[in-house]
Amino acid sequence: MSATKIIFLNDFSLVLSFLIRKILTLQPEIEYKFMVQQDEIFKKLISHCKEYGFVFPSSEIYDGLAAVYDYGQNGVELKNNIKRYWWESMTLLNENIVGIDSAIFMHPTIWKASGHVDAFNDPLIDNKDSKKRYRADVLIEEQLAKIEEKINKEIEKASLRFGAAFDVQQFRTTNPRVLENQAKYDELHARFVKALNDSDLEALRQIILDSKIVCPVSGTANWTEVRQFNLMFSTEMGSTLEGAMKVYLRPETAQGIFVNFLNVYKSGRMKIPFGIAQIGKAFRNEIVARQFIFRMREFEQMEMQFFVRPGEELQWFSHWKALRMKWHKALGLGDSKYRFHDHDKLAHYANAATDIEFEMPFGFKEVEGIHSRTDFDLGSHEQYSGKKIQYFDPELNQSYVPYVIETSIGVDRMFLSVLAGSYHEEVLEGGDSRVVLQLPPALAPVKLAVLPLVKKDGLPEKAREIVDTLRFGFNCRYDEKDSIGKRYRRQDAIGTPFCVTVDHETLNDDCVTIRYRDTMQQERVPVSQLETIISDKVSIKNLLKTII
RNA sequence: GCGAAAAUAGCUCAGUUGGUAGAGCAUAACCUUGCCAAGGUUAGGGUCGCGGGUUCGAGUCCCGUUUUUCGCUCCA
Repeated sequence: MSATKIIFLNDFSLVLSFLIRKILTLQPEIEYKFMVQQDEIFKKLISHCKEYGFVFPSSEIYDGLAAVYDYGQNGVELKNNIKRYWWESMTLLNENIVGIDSAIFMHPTIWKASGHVDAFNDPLIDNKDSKKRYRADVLIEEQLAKIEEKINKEIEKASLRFGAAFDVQQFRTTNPRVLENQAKYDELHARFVKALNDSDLEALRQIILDSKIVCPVSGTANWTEVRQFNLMFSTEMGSTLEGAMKVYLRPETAQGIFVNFLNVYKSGRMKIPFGIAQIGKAFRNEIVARQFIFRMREFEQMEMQFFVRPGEELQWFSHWKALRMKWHKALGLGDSKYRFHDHDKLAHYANAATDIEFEMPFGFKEVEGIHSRTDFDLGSHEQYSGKKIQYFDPELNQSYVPYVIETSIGVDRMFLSVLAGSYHEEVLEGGDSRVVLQLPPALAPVKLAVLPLVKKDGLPEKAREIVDTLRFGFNCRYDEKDSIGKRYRRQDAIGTPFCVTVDHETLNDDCVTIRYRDTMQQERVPVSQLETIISDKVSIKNLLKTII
């Protein structure tokens, strides 16, 4: 005791600094552990997806294809259910929303009008020393901004010196330092614009070298060539080489809706406000595609474009923002797992934008985007196509280009969020553990499994009989292999909400044991009631009723 | 695309200074038990990611390549 005291007194500062260090490092340590644990769960989830037929890496026997995945026997059911839940929430619950299914190939000019040809073409350059990559055009823009800043500083200094008598215009045209910088700026700017217009990558690189632009990290000008990264996939349409036309695989489904606006409006006798919904594949040549099915090169979108009167768009934006969140939360994965992320920096076409984010194992990530796209898209197509794309509003007695509210979900991200939110490892009484997918019953790939308690005495036949009466309504599984407990766990692993067990008594009283996935509780019910009990819980219709 | 690490059965992993590939789980069949996985017997499944090289001999050493993971870079 006294020895401790002496040490404490002698090395007080040492102990104090030790304590401070301990406190400082404690927080990151916890966070780190949390991240490792989350990381583990994500890995387990990916393994689980493969092991139980949800998601497989594409072309696996040929070593795989980066960032492309296939959906397996259970995955496709879950995915289809997600799509159905969305489709019906749009087309059944809203009499002013209709669906379409547009082609993946579209006229190339569409992507000029949408801005994708420009926005998806980034000239990139790497610094060989720091191994950092930059957008070449951004580097040059920054350099231009620097020169501009120099000029402004000169002007500021001079204005302080001369006071009220200061003439900016005169100063600009006479001061030698300003003139020199202005000349530099003009020359650089002209070369930059020309290089961009000509898509001259070598010229862009030369500008960077001539301007002595250095990497902010390494401070060197040891640059690679400028390379073009086209984020859109392209292919040739037309069977002969000469007659072929370069077409893109759509990078979003939205344009298929915009270019069909007139068709749907006229043929469907639609009245504003109205919406067009679409589910379909889209393709992006991501530079870095990672995180399992979160960012894939080929992915599926569920988009709805809602056309409104100009000036009313922000009202509708709030309307859809609230409604979309309700749709997500109705699945019951936990309200705290969702949040909005409002955009401060808006895309060139938008005047309001928000994301619905879900708490994935690797953090809160965007699942759905809701954007007020103004009249940018329809207006742009009007310009490029030369066709009048307007709506005649009988109430206002005038024509206008409608404004658009877009809701856009990545199906694969939604799929991942549902799986991540459903995946649980539970420790049971007695130390046993189980892995259970607590999928919303309406989305579960298999709705019920019918299990004979033993593989004899006519129980399998009775179980098959029950499957035969229920298979038209629900996806049923029959399983007689292994112990009953093991079969329950197998169903837990794929998220089957109900297991129905046939025992010897069933043959006499026509009752079965129904076992609930989440509580593992059992109940004895007549076979005749099964259909009602199950359909009540697994029907998408009932889920839809909770969001209107 | 850059840097680092990894790749052996469906999954998780062993595999000795280089000497002809194993286990557990999973899968299938049969027997047994029968309400919350892991009883018995048996079977199928791997040219050790791929291609070269060194060696009498390579899962093991060297080079290249592909894929994956992590960190950058990009992201409507």
